[in-house]
Amino acid sequence: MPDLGSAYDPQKIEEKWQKRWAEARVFESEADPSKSKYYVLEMLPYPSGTLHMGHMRNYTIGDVVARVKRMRGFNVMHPMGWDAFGLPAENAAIKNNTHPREWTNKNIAEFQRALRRFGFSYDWRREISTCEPEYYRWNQWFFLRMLERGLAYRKKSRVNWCPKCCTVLANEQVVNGGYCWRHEDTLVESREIEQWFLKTTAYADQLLDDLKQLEGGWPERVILMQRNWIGKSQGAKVKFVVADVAGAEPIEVLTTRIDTIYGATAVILAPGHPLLPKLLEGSPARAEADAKLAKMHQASVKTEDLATMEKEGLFTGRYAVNPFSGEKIPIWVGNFVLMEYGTGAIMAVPAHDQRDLEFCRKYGLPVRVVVEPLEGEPLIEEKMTAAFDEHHQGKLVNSGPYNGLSPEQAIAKMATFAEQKGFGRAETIFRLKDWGISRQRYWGTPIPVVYCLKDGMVAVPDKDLPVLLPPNPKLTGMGESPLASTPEFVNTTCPKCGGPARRETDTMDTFVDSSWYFYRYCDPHNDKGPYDSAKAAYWFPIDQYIGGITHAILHLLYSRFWCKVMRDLGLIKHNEPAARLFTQGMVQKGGVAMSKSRGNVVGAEDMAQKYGADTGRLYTLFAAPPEKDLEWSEESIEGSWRFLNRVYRLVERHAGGVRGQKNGSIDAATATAREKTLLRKVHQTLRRVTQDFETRWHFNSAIALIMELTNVIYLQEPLEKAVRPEVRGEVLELLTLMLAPMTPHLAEELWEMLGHTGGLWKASWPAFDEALTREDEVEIPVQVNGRLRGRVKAAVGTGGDEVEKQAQADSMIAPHLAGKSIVKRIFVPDKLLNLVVA
RNA sequence: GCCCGGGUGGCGGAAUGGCAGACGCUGAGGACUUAAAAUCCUCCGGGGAUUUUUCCUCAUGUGGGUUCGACUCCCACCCCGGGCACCA
Repeated sequence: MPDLGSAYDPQKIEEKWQKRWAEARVFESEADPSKSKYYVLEMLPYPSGTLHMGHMRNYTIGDVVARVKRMRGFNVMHPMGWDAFGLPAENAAIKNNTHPREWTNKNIAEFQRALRRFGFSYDWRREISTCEPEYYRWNQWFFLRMLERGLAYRKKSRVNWCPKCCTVLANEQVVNGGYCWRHEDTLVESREIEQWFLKTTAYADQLLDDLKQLEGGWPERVILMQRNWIGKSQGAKVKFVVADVAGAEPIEVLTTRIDTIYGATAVILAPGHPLLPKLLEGSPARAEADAKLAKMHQASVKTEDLATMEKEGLFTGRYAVNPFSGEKIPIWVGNFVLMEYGTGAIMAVPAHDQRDLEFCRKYGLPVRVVVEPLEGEPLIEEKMTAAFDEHHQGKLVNSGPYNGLSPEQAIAKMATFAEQKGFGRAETIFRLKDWGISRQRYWGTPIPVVYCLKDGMVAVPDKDLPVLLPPNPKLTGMGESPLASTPEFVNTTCPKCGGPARRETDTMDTFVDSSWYFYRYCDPHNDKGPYDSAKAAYWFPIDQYIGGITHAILHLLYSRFWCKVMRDLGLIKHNEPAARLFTQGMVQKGGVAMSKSRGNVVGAEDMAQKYGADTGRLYTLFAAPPEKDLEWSEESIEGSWRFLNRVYRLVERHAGGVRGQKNGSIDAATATAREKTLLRKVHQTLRRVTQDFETRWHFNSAIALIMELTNVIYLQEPLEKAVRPEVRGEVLELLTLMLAPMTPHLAEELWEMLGHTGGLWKASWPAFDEALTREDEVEIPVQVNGRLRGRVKAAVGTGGDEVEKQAQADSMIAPHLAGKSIVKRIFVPDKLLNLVVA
C-alpha cells in the first residue's frame, strides 16, 4: 500500500467494523408484517475460481442499495448464495481427477471469503448452495408438479454430438464454426435424442402480456429483448398438395406473409421433414439425396451458425400446387429450414424475404414480385439483390383477385379465404420454444423419473425425494453420460410394481436452479416444502434485482415462467418475481468481457489487499455509471485512495474540536460568509447525492460531487478560524453519512471519531435543508442567435426584461446586438438568455 | 444473419434540449523538505488572434435533418460490444 503519511489504515478499520457488524447482527432480518420490507438481490454467482471485477461491481451496487434502504428505515433482506451445479466443475474434475463437489466447495469457500472481505452486508444465515440435496430436492419436487400438469414432457430433439468423444457437447464445446473442442479436426454432428422439456410455450401469452406490468421497473431494452424473444406474430398455415405422388400428405407451410403467396416459387422442407422419404421414393433425385441430406444433418445446432452458414439445397424432383394460384412449384430441401420451428416447411418468396432470395438466386429459381413499393422505383425481378419486405409501404400486384390491396388487408382476406376453402387458417406464431432441460451430465439435478418394463415411465414419489447423485461417478468426458454408466444409480425398482426399473440418467439444466433460488432465501432450511408461502408473501416481489445485462433473456425469462407455474400451484399470488430490475454493464478488459477462456480475468481481492475494501468499492462505483460497460484499468484507482485519505485527514484534524458539540438547527442568519459557503455546498451536495441514490443510481457523479465538496472544505481551511464548531460538525457528519453506503468501514470509523458511540449502522439518511441550499446570485449565459456571447450576473429569480437590459449594457454582448433588432427572446429563468436578432 | 446496446480530450468519464469536457487519472509548474516520498496550490481539447486580460474559431464516430439553440431528438451510414435457447 502506498504510504500517504496518513493514519488511515483500511486493513485494521475494515476488520474492526466487520467484526462489530457481525456481533450486532446488523444485516440479519426476519419477515415482520409490521415493518416495510425491502428485498434487494444480486444474481447469485457461479463460483468459478476467483471473484472477479464483474462480480465485485454487481455486489457493490447491490450493497450500496441495501445500505441506503436500511438508512431509510426498511426491513432489508439481502441474501447471497451459490449457483453451484454446472459444466466447469465437471470439466475440472475430469482434468484433475477430483470430485466436482470438492472443486465446487473449494471455490465457494474462496468466494465467500472474498465477499466477506469487501464488507457486503449479507444475511449469511440465508446462504444457499444449489448443489446440495436440500436444495435440488425441490427442483425435483417442482419437476414432478410440472409432470403432473403436463408441463414437463419428452420429445426428440437435436444435440451436438462428437463422434470421437462419443458424447453430447455443449454449444460452448463446439468451436471454430462446428468442430469439437477436444478434437479440432472433428466435425460435430447433430443427433436426435429423446429429451425432457418444460412447456414454456404454455405461458407464452402471459410471459408477453405481463411485461406490461414490468414497465417502469425494468429497463426498456430488457423488456424489448424479451418481447422479441417471445416473438408473437400473426401468421397462417397453408397446405400445398403434392402433385403426382400417390398417398402423399399435403405439405403444411407456416408463413407470416400469406399476402405474398402468389410470389412463392418453391416449397422448402427441413432436412428432417417426415414426408421426405415418401417424396424421394422413385424420384430422380433419389441417388444424390442421401449424401446431401447427411451433410445437412451434420450442421451445428447453434442459431448463429445456422443463420450465417452457406445455404444448401436439394431438389426433390417433386412439385407442389399453390392452393391460391393453382401453379405447380418445385419442392426443395433447405438446410436453413428448421424442423423444430413451425411446421418444418416454408414457401419461398424470394422477392420479399432475404433468405429465400439468397436461396433462389443460388439455385436459379425465379423471383416474382407481388408487392410493389408505394413510392420510389419499381422493383426489377432480374436485378433484385435485396428482398422488399417492408409490408407497411406496399400494394399487391400479380396476385389475382387481391391486386391493389395493402399487405395488411391481404393477410386478413387470404387467411379467411384459406379457412373457408379448408386448406389453411390464421395462426398465432411464437418464436419462443419449449425449454429443453435435459443434460447428459453428472453435475446437476437428477430428473426424478424411472422406466419400468411393465409400467413404463413412472414418476418418483415425493416421499422418495431427493433422488441423490451417486457419490462416486466415473467422469471421463467420453461415451455415455456419467449417470448412465453408474449401475448402482441406474438400477432401481419401480415405485408402482416393485419390479426392476432403470432411472432416468439425464440431469437438469442449471437454469432450473437459478429460476427460483430467490424464493428459497425466504426460508432456506425448510424441509417440508420449497419455502413457506407466508414468508414469500411478505418478502415478494423482489424490490430490486441487480445483475448483468448478459442475463437479459434466458435467466430472467425462465424465472418469470417458474413464478407463474408456482402461482398456478398455489404457492404464491403474484405474477412476476421482481418488481424492479437493474442491469449493470459488463466489466471488460481489452474491449471484451472478462472470461476465463480469454484469460483476461482481473481478481478483485488483490485490490482489497493493496488499498482496502472501501477504496476498491469506491473506485468500482466511480469508474463509470453502473449500467454502462466498464473498461477495467487500475491506473486511476490511486485517485480514490487519495480521496479517502483526504477525507480521513480532514475528519481526524477536526474531530477533537467538534466532538460533543450539539448539532441541530443552525441559524443561517448569523452565519459568516465562510459558514454560508460551506453550509450551502454541503446541503446542495446532499440534495443531489440523495437524488442520485434514489433515482438514477449515477454513483460516479455522486462521488464526484462529494469530492467537489471535500475540495471546497479544504479551500476553507483553516476551518477553526472562522467556522463555529457546530457548523464544522454538521459539515463533517453529513460528509460521513453520504459516504456510508459506499465506503461503510471508513464511515463507521469517522462516525466514531466524531463522537458517536452507537454505530453508524443505526443512523438514518440525512435530510437536506432547502433554505441552506439557496444561492443569492446566479451567472446567466447570454446567447445571440444561439451562440454564447457573454454572461451577466443577476439575483436569483430576476425577470427576463431586467436580464436583457443588463445584456444590452454588457460590453461583450453589445457589439453583437449593434444595429440589429431583436426579433425573439428565449429566456429560461436563472439559466439562459438567447436573443435572436435580424 | 437476427435481436439489444455503445461511440465525447492522452485515459476513465460529466452534461438527456440551454455555458461541452464537472470529478478523477496521467502530464507540467510551484510551495513545503537537506533531499525524496507524501501533502498543499495552480495549469492542462485543437487552431488562430491579443500576448499582462481576454477574444474568435473548430470540435461529442460519419453525412444529412428538426430547433432560437443538438453530445442530447429524427433519418441514413461506419465501427465496437453483448445475446442468440447445452457457458453461466
